[in-house]
Formats: sequence, structure tokens, C-alpha cells
Amino acid sequence: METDMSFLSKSSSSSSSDDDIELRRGPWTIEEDKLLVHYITNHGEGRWNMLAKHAGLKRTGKSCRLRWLNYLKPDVKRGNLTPQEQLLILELHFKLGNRWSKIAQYLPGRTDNEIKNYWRTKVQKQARNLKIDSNSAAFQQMIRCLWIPRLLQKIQSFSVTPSIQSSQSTLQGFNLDKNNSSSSNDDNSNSCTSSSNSSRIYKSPNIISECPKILPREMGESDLNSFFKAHFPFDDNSYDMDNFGQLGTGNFNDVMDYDQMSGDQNKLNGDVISDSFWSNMDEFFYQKTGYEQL
DNA sequence: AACTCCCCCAACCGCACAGGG
DNA sequence: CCCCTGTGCGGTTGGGGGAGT
Repeated sequence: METDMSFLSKSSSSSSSDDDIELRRGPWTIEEDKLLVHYITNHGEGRWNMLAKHAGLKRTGKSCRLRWLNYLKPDVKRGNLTPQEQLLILELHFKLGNRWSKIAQYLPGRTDNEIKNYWRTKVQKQARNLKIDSNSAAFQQMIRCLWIPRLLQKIQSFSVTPSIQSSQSTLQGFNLDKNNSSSSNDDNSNSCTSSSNSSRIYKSPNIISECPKILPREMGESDLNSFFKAHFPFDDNSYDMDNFGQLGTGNFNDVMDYDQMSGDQNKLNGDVISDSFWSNMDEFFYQKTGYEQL
């Protein structure tokens, strides 16, 4: 797969004379990676332009920094996002918007680039398919009422697997701002909430039917908090994933073929939002929300 | 087998900001 | 102040490769 990209190199003629060298662009070679890792191991990171020169890399400092932070740094996690991580991204995006680096701070080992790519390829793609704006209330409503419960169910289903347990720490300590969260008796009909009943841990499939047929306004954070309070009554100050193991059994089978959607256990750490899931979801969304397909 | 289409993600780009001289 | 350099961030691109025909 390694490709000689040297033909892509461009002269830095706009720069001063001493750095008038052919700068390489495109994919990094193994040798370049070795040079970069070796240099940083011995000298540390930072001062990227100088680092690039001293390491003997015909790359810009920016390119070196990006390669290190997004790929070579030892604590960078490889592989697909876990359901917990996906859930966290969705929640944090509600709260922070396209602040990818901020979101990445809550997912150790994940880079802003990776999260951004996830959002664009998985989330925005679905919005495009539905022909609705990914920032619209309708789409956010769909995520809150359909996608997030699905992720939670997925998490619950596999809550004993080592991979999940290892990633639980990722979510511990994450708090939504509770200051403006609605009380549990919030009867706001505009949100996905319903009366809370702690003895019934997981209230699906009613979650779906409780979604409003009309979406009168964008749900605020308080609505989101209410939603989680009502349906996922673990510690309401945090998303402590330890509690997911206590969740009861959700059942979406009456509306969607869960087995088909989820696939085998190996997909746990993969793309839990499979294409088949979404092809069903599109239709289901319009059916449940009363929105007209454009 | 050959071709096209499309998805994914690594990498690039432009801009903003901070800090030092 | 202004300029320069380094750094960080969000948006965008483009190529590899898998899927479909």
C-alpha cells in the first residue's frame, strides 16, 4: 500500500532560502515514521518545524505534528469506536457542537480527527440520507429517541465483555451540566421524557412511542437530562457505565429486527450502527415521527 | 475479469490565536 | 502596537480498497 508520493512534493519556494527543499506530501512511509518516532523518543515533542528539520524529515512541522498526534503517539487507540464511545460522542456533540478537540478530551486515546470522521461518515451521512439537516431539531430528536437508546441497549447486551469493561473508565466522571436539568416530574411534552420509575430500569420500547409526533422546538440540555433521568435511572450526576450492567432488557424487536441490525458479538467494537439498521431507521423514523419524507 | 461506484480515513489546508522579540 | 513563529482547530480533499454490476 505504500506509495511513492514524492511526485507530489512541492517546492517551498515561497519560503526563505535555507528551507528551500522539496517537501514531501501525502501518506507517510514506514521510514519516515521511524525517523519521527525515534527523534521524539530521544528529544521529546514540540517545536515541530525545528523537529522536522533535525529529524531529517522532508515534511512540514504541521505534518509531523499531525502524524504524531493522530497516528504514532503510543496512547492513540486504533480500531473502531466502541458503543460507549459512540454514545459519548453523540452526547457531547449535543453539548459542545463541532468542538472536536473538546470532545476528544473525553475519549482518551481518540483523536479529534477520528471523532470528526466518525461524525461525518456515520452521523451526517444518515442526515443526508434522510434529507434533513444534521443540526436540525428533527435529526437530533431522532438521535435522542432512537439512536442513543439503541446504543445503550447494545452496551447493556455486552456489558460483561472485557472490551467494554476496559473502556468504562472512559466515561466515568463525565457529567452533563446538572444545574439546569429538569426534575424527574418534568412533564414537558416536547421532549422524549415520561414519568420516571426507578423500578423499571429500561422503558423501551415505549421510548420510541414516547417520541413526539411533532417536534415543536429543539430539545434543550434540560430535556436531554430529563430524558436520561426518565429512562436510564442510574446516578443522575454521571454516566457511570458500571450501572449499565444493571439495566433491564430493552426490546425493540417489535419494530426492528435487532439481530439483523446488531450482527454478532464481534461487531460490538465495530460499527454498531450498521447499514441495515439505518435503512430500517429511515423508514421507521418517518413512520414514528410523522415527518414526511422529502 | 474488468469496470464503476462509493465509503472511509489519513492527510492537507486555511485560519485563528498565543507568545516572544 | 506590529511582525514572526509555533501551535491548535475545524473543514475539506483525495486515494485505497471493498462492494456491486
